[in-house]
Amino acid sequence: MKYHFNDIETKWQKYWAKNQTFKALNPPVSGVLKNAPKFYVLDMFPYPSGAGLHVGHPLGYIASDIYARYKRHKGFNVLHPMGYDSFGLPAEQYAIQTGQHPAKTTEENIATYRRQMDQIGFSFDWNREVRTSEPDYYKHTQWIFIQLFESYYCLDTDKAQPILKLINRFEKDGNATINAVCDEDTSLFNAAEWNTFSEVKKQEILLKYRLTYLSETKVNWCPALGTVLANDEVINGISERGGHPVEQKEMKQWSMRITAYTQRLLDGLDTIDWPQPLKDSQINWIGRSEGALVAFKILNSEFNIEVFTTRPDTIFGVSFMTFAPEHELVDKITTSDYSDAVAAYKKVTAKRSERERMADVKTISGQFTGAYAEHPFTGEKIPIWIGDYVLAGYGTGAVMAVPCGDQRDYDFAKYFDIPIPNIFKDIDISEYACEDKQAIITNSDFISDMPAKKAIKRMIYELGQRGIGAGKINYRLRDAVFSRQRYWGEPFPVYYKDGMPQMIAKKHLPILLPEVEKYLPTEDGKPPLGNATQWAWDTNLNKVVNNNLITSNTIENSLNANGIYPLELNTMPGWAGSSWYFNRYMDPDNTEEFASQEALNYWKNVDLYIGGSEHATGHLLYARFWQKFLFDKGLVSVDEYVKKLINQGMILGTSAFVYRWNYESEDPQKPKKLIFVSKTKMEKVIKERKTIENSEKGALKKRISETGRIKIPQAVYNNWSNFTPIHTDIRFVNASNELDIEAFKNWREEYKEAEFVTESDGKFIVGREVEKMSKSKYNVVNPDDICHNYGADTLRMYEMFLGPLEQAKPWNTAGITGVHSFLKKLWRLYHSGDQETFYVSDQKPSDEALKTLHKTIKKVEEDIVNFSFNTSVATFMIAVNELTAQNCNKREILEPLAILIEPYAPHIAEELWEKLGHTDSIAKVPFPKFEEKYLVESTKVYPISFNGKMRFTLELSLDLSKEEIEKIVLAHKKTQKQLKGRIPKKVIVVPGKIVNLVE
RNA sequence: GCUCGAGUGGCGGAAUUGGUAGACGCGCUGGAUUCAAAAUCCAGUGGUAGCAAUAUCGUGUGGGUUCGAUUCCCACCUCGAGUACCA
Repeated sequence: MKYHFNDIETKWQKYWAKNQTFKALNPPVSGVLKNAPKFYVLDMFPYPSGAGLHVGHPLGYIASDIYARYKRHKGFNVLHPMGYDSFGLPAEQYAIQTGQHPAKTTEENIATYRRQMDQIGFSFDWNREVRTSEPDYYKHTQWIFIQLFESYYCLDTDKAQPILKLINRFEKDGNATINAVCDEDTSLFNAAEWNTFSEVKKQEILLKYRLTYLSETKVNWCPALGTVLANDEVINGISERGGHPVEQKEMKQWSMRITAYTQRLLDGLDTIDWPQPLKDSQINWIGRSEGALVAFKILNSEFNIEVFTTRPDTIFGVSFMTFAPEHELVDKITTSDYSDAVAAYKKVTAKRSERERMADVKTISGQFTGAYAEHPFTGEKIPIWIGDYVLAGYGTGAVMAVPCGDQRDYDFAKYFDIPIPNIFKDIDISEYACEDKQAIITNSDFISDMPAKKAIKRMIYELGQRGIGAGKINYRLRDAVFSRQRYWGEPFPVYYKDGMPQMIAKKHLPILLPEVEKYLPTEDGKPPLGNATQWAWDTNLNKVVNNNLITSNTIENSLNANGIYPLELNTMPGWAGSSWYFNRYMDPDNTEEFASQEALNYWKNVDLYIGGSEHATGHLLYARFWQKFLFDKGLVSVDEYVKKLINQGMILGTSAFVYRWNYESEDPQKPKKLIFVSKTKMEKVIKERKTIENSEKGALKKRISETGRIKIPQAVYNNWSNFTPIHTDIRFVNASNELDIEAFKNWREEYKEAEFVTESDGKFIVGREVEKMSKSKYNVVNPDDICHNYGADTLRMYEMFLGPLEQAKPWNTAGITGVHSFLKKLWRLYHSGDQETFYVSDQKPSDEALKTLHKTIKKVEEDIVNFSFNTSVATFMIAVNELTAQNCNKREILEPLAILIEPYAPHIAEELWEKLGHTDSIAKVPFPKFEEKYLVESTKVYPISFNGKMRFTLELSLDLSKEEIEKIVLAHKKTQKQLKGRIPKKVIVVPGKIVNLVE
């Protein structure tokens, strides 16, 4: 019987589904797993896009599946779930274009994903599937949102506390003595004042403390997508999805007070086993810096300006101050002489987009305001400038400029001819500022002659003493915007009364996403939910009712006689559902709570999480934040949700290009013909062009016509423009980079009439380049064909064999036959010589075979533990090669071998296991035990080296002493030959390792 | 600019408490089988010189430590990822 992988794989996939082989118990109350330790292996759940899975997706899933299957063999109760992050932009964009409801496309896409995952043979417990867009799921997302709303961050206990506690304190003491995280503009009040405040005023104040709050904030607005984006969704000033420009805009938005957790998010990193680069990028993103706040008095005004500095020790080097142009004090302090110039400068910088400012860091610009501040120690007059190198959003939006100690201040001072006083001992600052903290401070009153570290300490103390400043830790991390002006997301469980947000009680959740006519913003610019007619909250009936029942549509209106109020029109961002899904898998069918305490206490956290590093400053940070919040509330039992994280590298695609000729038309009236040129031809043409450009025009024409096959319109001779590479679908390209021209023509309407310049043999050759695998680059390879042609087991092993898991690598099917024939060889090992009949002997295996087996057990187990899956595939190949050479067909060897290979190639393993006479699945059979005794050797093949270079080998007994080895080696005739009569200076013998003779 | 990671045959890659560089696979060459092909099997395969035994060079570059360095240290070059006027 031959290896019919398709039949075998379908058979076992059905078996696993039918027998619930991978169902995880919560916790197991009986059976072999009764006292088994738990192990939670998680993959980052995918967004189900319309393109389906490509070969890059399963890489991480295969790795985690191997690990999960291995842990089952090791006797763990394994939780290995999968689900879908099913709210998101692409389904909605598709809905806008086609009118198709996003729920429907999402459903279809999920079906495709599921089919593809099933065919790869993952050991997921599908009973626990979650979908973030299902009401049963987002009901709990809404509930968690409410919990955040009902909490504030207490700095005394260093955790989230119920907002009711805060209200109690306000009633008793006001807010002056309260140590809590709040908005910076929160004003002080006492208890008496609080009690006289109106309900609306009280709510306004509480919003400044809540962990999720509504505020007018500067947001990243993306006009093309019609929505705001979080900082991590904006890359270099353009949107991560779609690559559209993003601008800054003031909008009333929900935000998450993640900044309350900055220090804990940093500290937590020390307790988890995550890749260092990923930790680094979180540390970087949080951007903690230690320094001081210093207040400067602004002369001839009532204002003080606080600045943040990491180098308070350089304060005696201050020769000017710079404000961000947008700083609110700028207009108030600018003198009349300078108001026109300042206004003009502000106008110029406002026009420059964030992106331009970033792209152009070299140009120095700024404007003097005419105002001066007073130096807090010397009393000197310090000119106040504005400049766009100072960012409004960081620190206080203003800096004390120390040109001798900061290169940017230095450049600014040089450019505008501002004095650069030197406060560093024996340091030349004629060329560059000195940013070295080792430099000794001088000309600085009480901190002169101190090194920076000491001077900083002293300065902070002095600032405190004089009441003009204090030590301060500043973070780059901003609160996260939580509103999206989109349809396909979780609705907020929020309605507005008197303009203030009100939470809807838990028992009325979920608030279902309403139906809308169209998925675009309304004509008056409201988010898509503004199109819904059933979108008002009736506080009497406690249900969603028709909008026209609202007495007034404006959320500011305070007269709502009938108790019907408008509901929130924004929806939650993509990261809402993904910030807690790992907890839901623990108890996915719970209708009352997001998960039971029992389940949460049993599974606790993820033991192994595998996913891409692109989520470093998004999902992986937000989820840690929510987990810490839930932990504070006593809702989960651990405050870090992932113990160990592995980033799998991206699988890259090899894109194919055709080259479009950009020639100049002779007659601009006539439409230009589309001409594509084959790669080598194009290269030839470019070369030709260079030659031709150097010759006369007449000669040029002649040369071209001689070149022959390039059929070009006459006009082209006049202008040899460039070629534009255009992606072509790799499905139209064969292994020798030859394009199927007909298929390409039929691909797009505009290509139908195109002309193709081929090679002399009539072939059209495409260019190749390695890029990220993506639908838009048409370089996607999907796993279906591979499963069909070679089988899932081959796909699984091949993806692992490609290279180290964490490394990015281009997809290339060249080597797949090697892995496939390995599986065929493995199959043959269990069958008799004619390859037809299953044939395994119960006789004792040879020592050699036992050695091969145990060597393999040892290496494979080490490899799995180290996530070095590529080397274990090699180990399996060696084992099978050796056993084949030994003609080994002994049960005592082949049974454990099947178990060893099961995590990698589960289908063939199950089939062989069944043929070996077992009636149960192989999935939970104990992992073979490694025994050292089979590997014990009596001799060693010693490398004999001379001056460190190996010249020959010599097999010697391991019992020999150093001296005996030395004697034997020296006496050997090959040694004599090498030495040619010379006497070695030194002989180094490392028993069991090496012999080295030094001449 | 800063942070992190990586440079090894024709290709993917293996080897680190410093100890035979190139495991395993692909590709390539030759052979067996076959009417032929596919599949399969056997042998060879880092460069250079040589029929060969063998010699010699060889892990991005230059230096260092060592009996011995792909592995450790210093400097540099190249590529990739992240981040970017963060005071």
